[in-house]
Amino acid sequence: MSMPESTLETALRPQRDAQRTRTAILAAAQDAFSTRGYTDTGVREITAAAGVNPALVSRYFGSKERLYEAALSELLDTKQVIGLPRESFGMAVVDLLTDSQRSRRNPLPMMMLASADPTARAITDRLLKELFLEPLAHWYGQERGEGKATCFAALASGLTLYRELYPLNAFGVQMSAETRAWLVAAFQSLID
Amino acid sequence: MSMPESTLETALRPQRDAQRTRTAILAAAQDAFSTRGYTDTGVREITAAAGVNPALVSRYFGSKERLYEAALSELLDTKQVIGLPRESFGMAVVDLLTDSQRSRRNPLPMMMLASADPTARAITDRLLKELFLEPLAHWYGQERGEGKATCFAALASGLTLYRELYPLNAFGVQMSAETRAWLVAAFQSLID
DNA sequence: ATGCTATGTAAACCACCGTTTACTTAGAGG
DNA sequence: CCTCTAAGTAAACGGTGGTTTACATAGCAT
Repeated sequence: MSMPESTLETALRPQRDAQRTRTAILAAAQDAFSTRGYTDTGVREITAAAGVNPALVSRYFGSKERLYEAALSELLDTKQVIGLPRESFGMAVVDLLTDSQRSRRNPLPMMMLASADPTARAITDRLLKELFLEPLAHWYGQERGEGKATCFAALASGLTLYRELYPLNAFGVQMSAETRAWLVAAFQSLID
Repeated sequence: MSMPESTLETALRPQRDAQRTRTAILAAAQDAFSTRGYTDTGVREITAAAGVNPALVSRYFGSKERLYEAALSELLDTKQVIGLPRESFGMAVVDLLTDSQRSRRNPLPMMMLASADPTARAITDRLLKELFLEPLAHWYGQERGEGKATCFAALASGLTLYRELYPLNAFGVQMSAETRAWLVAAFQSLID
């Protein structure tokens, strides 16, 4: 964590580095879980993308479930939402959610694609509450913060679902001004 | 379809009835796919609930995927939404989506729990557009109907996701008046 | 240099699942 | 009554996937 990257050190890098291997597996898992989903991605695919042996998932994370837990934990973060200005909150949120750059390592598709598996869903449920809904509810304010955070999550999830997973035209790259305006107003009305 | 049910006919009913068996499998599949999801329910569970042999899924539906297609097709229906009064549309939709009676055989959880499987998602995508979004867009009106229908689906899916699959307090049985009001206003604003 | 330990690998294990095959049997038609 | 077809069943097949086990080796410490 204190080591900077450089081509010189890359050359001198030891072939065996537990931390680096663990990080590589975690990053590959985040990519795969966000795009193909928890159930549909096997540990063999993840470790192949990381360039290591499948058995290392058990060694470094204990199980595929715990790997999913670590992968989602690192991505679930309210800072991007909480840092937004309240007066133009709706627009900022829609901009954030429709930013085409942030398609990979996105916790929202990751969560929804994991909903089918019972144990992954239980993990998602716990982390979503602890790491996202509770901080967001506190940010909204002590008055009805929980309800507002839940409405936020519902609309954000629905938008992501039909934008990333079921690519619908109306939520695609050429979203109409009216559609965007409705989304902006809906998110903004959670503040006012 | 013209045969009424009676205890007398039940007694005289032949032990082998292809139509009845097919219907029993379909009903069991709708129950299971709506609650546990496409990936997590095996054909053995479905046929066990229907009281028949697993091989009959292949006989009557061709494959598990086609069974899913038949199960979802029968449930996807815009009539419940399209029949609603436009002036109180928001309230009627929220009442419909938060009706605790309609938990089983619900196409929305069924769709979301199937999103993880690639082929099931492709089927869902097609049926959603053909049987729901296009009729709903037409009902909304030729002006921006597609965008409105997509927003409707997004909010309805988000609400169902955090009400049925991840039971969150704010969307549960004791939903606050403010939360409900926000949902009602959001749905209603798609009409006005 | 030489053990020793952490790191990594290959291969097997074991359970599950969708589907197919071979076989049995109920029940209508002659 | 007999036969033939549709309906149903039992069991196996082939593939997959997470995990474990046994083994190899890189790299640090002595």
